[in-house]
Amino acid sequence: MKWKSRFGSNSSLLLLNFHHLKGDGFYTMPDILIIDDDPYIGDLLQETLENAGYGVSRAFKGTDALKILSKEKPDLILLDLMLPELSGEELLPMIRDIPVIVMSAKIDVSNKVDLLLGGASDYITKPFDMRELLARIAVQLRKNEKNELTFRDLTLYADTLTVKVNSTEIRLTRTEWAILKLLMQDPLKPVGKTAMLEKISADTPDCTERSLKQHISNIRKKLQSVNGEDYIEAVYGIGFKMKS
Amino acid sequence: MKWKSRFGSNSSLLLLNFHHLKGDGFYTMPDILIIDDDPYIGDLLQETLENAGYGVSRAFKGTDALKILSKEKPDLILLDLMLPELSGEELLPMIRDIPVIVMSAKIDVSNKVDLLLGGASDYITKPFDMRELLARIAVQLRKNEKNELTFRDLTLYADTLTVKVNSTEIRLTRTEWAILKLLMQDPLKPVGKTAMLEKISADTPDCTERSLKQHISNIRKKLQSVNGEDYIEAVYGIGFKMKS
DNA sequence: GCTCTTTGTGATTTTGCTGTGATATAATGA
DNA sequence: TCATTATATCACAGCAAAATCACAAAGAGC
Repeated sequence: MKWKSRFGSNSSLLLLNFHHLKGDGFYTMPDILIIDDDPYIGDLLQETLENAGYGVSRAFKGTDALKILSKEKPDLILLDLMLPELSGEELLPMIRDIPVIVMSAKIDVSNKVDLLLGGASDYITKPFDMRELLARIAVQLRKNEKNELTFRDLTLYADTLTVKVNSTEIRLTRTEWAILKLLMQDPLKPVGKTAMLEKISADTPDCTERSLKQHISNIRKKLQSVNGEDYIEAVYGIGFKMKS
Repeated sequence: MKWKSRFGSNSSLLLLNFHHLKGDGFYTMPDILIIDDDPYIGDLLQETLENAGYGVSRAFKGTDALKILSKEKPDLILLDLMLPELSGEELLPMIRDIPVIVMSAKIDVSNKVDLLLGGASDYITKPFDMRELLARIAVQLRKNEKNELTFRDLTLYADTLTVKVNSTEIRLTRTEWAILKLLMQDPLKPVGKTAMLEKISADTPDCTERSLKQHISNIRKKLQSVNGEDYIEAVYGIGFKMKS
């Protein structure tokens, strides 16, 4: 049975985290990392989140956050943009596979787009209502648990092997899904063909560079069948990336 | 529902993008070389940087710095301009491929421009707030890790083979990118045509002096398509350099 | 058995990259 | 000044990479 500890707290508080019993094991509430240099707001957030049952850890500087993340993996990150030493914008692209909700005082439209493209899952402008924050946290955690991956108007579902394009669902084959997942995990960076082959070789051992292209073409065709848009871009001599 | 493992497990190391990954996978914090003849300021800097987790080495004279640089390659250099024997201004053009942040008591505007054109990545005027310095260090290290190269309003990206001109992104071919990188690495110095050919010969073995000119022309055209400006200057009989 | 889906491969078309000849423009030096 | 040489651009051709079509082999489900 897996057993977890809250980071930054002593063991006497542990039991508070374990009120959700499921199956024959302990179900643990998600952990949230707050990255904010303002101690007042941070305390407020921590109290709210702990009252809601989440495990909470704190970082006040970007470098602290990196240190924590090198040791522990929270289920969600609340990231303030204004940070000393290493700003939130710089920190954001370093975080992978963890949903990040960006909190900032002023986010204009282009900034929002940049953030979402840069890897943020959601954003919320300060000051905000705590209930709204809790709702957004729940949404992100739910997506994470269901292994959903979103980029622009595409949402990839793990359990059904499908993508939603503008609320129309498309069925993918196992390899198509694996490839699209690789591309959507890092929408900005192109993924090399050999790198792709390695990563999906577990499922498809004899997939060659030749057949990979065919799969890409098939994915394109399926996505284009909805609104005619091409979501995949070739980087000559390198590989593929999502169109941004 | 997701079952998660113990929080303290180190599996999360995989999930972060450690751009500082060196050698065979050990994560090391960046090394910074401090070049300053003032022992008091130097000590203060060293303490601050080591507290922030960086590795630090010191040089008190320009000649010392050269000796150190011939043996080891730091990830960033903090350079004081007022140095005995070999001044910072003289030292600066000798440093290649390492971001340099210049620290100086008085930098007027023209001086700032000269420094940046001459190869400094950033400058900071003494006295300065340590947090500001740490922030600027983080910015430079991050750019270095991501293989970004900036000159005026151009930013060159390695992974996508693109340049950003005033926030509009332009795609380059492999050779165009290699050439522009050579030019932007030290924008003041003209690069000879034969020297260019040698350095990009790995990618393009049969690129001749004749075709090199064509590539230059193509780069110019692509850059001009944004704002009509010509960023490349020909030095008669020598080669090319960036327009400053 | 049959059908449908998935997946890899050959063949072909399309696209983009790169080098070269021809020609025009600009710089240098006597 | 003119002659010479270097530089700039156009247009095009050869080639390599990418995209698509059509089809066959291998499984899955009935």
